[in-house]
Amino acid sequence: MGHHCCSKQKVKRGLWSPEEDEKLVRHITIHGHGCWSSVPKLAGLQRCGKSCRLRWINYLRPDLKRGSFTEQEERTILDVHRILGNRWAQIAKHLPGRTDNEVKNFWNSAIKKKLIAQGLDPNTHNLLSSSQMTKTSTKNNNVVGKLINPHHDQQFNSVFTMDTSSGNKEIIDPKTMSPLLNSASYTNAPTVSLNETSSNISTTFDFQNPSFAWTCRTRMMEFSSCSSSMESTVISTSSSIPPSGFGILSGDYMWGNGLEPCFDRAVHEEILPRPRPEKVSTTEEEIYGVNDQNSTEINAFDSSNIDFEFMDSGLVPPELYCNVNSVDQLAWDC
DNA sequence: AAAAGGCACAACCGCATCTCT
DNA sequence: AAGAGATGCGGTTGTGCCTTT
Repeated sequence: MGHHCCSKQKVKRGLWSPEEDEKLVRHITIHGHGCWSSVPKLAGLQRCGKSCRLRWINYLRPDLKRGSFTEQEERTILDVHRILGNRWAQIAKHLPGRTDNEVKNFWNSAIKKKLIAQGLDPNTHNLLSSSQMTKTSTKNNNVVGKLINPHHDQQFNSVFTMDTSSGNKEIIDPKTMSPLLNSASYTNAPTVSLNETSSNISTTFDFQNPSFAWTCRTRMMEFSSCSSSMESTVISTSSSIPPSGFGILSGDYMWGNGLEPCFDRAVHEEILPRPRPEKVSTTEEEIYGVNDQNSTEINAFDSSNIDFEFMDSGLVPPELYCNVNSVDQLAWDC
């Protein structure tokens, strides 16, 4: 039975024949589609209007791009999906010539499987649950962790994986702060190197390109105050960069490279709503961006004021460190 | 060679939202 | 304001091709 819009008509279903395609293309080329429900009759097709619309949008439109998805398109899908979820029509708008159906099919048949293989939940892009994680770890001999904010019980988007058996090095995509699906395609990516002791795992993020490098350390520990019993990872506050600074600097790194930081939500929600330090320094605006804390704008501070040479040595400019650290102490005082 | 299974892609279905009267 | 039809969207199913058994 056809859809209600054409239930009174005798409608054909299933795959479209070349003749039907030709009729539809000819009609729309000459007259436009107008009201889709009237298209079948006007075009001489025994199809439902919805079916005609779908056929045109997904297959017959002249501006459609054909062929396999490029690596760039795949990255775009990943990045947008991380933020929007399964909103295929919205995702497809970022990919000229691609349809929502095409993106959805590509996701379900290819990308989803890659994420699962990496131990990531394709819905959240975070790690799979601890039971699933254990399976993954056992299977792949990987140790996996995530950045988590114990104060707000809310995860950062960033995820890293570390392979403890094969050189302890993995490329992280600076745009998403996630392991690259195809690391060979990203030459400017920072690297992360890992050291494991009996109780701690330290991670060094190494941002070498294009303008600065700095390091931070993480250690795995249990946060009973968090939402679940999942293993959590924090960046040690005893090192040069606290967690919030990590977010800010990551955002800046991305903005500085013309990339929209995937950390944007984390930067905004985690940093901006926090109480400001009582002592306000001259560089506060650079840290917070605009003053309006309710603003939905994502604010990156001005890269031009950062002492990149200082950062290249693996340290943070004193004034920046001071600000970030004061915010951090407030936020992390659980 | 043929059946079974896996896969990618096309198409459909039901529901939500929009638009028009 | 309300209802009916049109449109848009996302989940799901159907189809045909290719590979494996």
